[in-house]
Amino acid sequence: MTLSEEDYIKAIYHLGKGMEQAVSTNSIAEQMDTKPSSVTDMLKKLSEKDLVFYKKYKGVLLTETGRLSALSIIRKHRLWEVFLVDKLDFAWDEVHEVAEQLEHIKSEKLIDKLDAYLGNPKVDPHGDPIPSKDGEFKKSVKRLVTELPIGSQGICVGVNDSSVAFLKFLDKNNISLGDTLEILDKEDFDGSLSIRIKGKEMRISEQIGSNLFLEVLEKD
Amino acid sequence: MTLSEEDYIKAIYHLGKGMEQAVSTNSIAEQMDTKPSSVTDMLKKLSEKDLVFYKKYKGVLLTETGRLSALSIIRKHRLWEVFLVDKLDFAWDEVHEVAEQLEHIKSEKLIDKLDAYLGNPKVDPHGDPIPSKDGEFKKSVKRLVTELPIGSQGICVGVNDSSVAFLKFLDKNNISLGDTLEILDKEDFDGSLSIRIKGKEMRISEQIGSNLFLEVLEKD
DNA sequence: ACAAATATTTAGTTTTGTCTAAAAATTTAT
DNA sequence: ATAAATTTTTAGACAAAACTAAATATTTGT
Repeated sequence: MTLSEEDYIKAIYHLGKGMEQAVSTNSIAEQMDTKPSSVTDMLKKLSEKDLVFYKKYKGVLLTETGRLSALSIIRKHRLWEVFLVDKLDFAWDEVHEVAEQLEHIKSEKLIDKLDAYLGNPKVDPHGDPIPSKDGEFKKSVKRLVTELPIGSQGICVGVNDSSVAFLKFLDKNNISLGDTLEILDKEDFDGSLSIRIKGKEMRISEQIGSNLFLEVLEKD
Repeated sequence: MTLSEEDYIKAIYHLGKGMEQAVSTNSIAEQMDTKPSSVTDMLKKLSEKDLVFYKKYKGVLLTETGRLSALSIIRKHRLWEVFLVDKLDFAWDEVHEVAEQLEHIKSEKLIDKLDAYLGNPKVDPHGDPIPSKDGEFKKSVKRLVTELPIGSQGICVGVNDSSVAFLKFLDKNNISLGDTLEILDKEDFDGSLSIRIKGKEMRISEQIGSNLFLEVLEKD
């Protein structure tokens, strides 16, 4: 697959939320910042290669081959994101552009070794799941820390209350979006929570927990 | 610069040994496995962009801008090679193809951080020097271990005597091409050498040392 | 149901990087 | 010094991936 074909397949995957919905020419054009006529041309080409089902005027769907290709690209993208954040110390919101380039590198051995080197991570720094080599993955959902059971583990992805006081608290305790957080215990008495973040254990109040969003894998 | 332009600049740099010699159209075509007519087209384009001096029928030379571009690409290529060998455990002879792809990734921040993460290496796993950010580097030369003074450090790049016995010795002592070797001491009495390799100190006979080639940076 | 609005495709160009075949310049050999 | 051999360039084409403008389908609103 060419670089451009890979970008189209990825866009179709994201717009169609996997393979659920047919995707319109215009939506692809908008997503990829290109013209609908260019999209039509490419859809014909992808259809030739059996990566998509394409019916004129009726939108496009990935074939199984196309779906697996998309997942392979997404896998690479997200593994590289983990590398950039965990190893090279990028911030979680700086990695996308570089990962967009790295995802196109072609070497199965490279990805296998990278995966192992990173400790076979299951989610990227945005909390999104990393498909396995054969295209399997769990969906992820966004939940407040307080809504989750003991033992849950997820990635900090957002705040409910962006007051200066709350953001200062996070900063002071060295908590950043993109960090992995595990819920160790809950105190019935006051609803306070014992957590592990960046390897360090600490206790947070219910109020803090109800303002912090975690992206967690759905237990299917 | 496009991917293709980068490949041409790199080829011209290698064929011209830096900026010493003018490079012929045919030699570029041969090196890049393409046709001379294609090369002529590209040379015009690179000349337009002031990356090369090009005189019809007279060959081509890099400009200073072109030279710095070439060194930037070579820097990226060699840093990625170090990453693949040191961190992902590739063998030194498996890395070239992947590094050819990775060298085209565009992100200054990525390369700066990768360089720091790898410990600012000065040579790649083939013993070739890694240019600094501003394009400076020392030349490297191939020498037998026994020809080098105490304190020398280099990369194992070849053997003089490829007898089964010698190769078995290397294997048994866990010495591979691509490893960094440092000469700690020399024994006047029997010419034996004390070395450090893969962090481990050991002693080798003069015979072993005179069969093992190291690539070392020229001191000047 | 039909006209208007919107979405999609077709047709014809453009750019980038390649190619082949032929022409022109340079180098080599006698 | 000049013919032959070699190298290099030019001219014209092609494929990929994009674009514009025009044509055609589909959907929407009354």
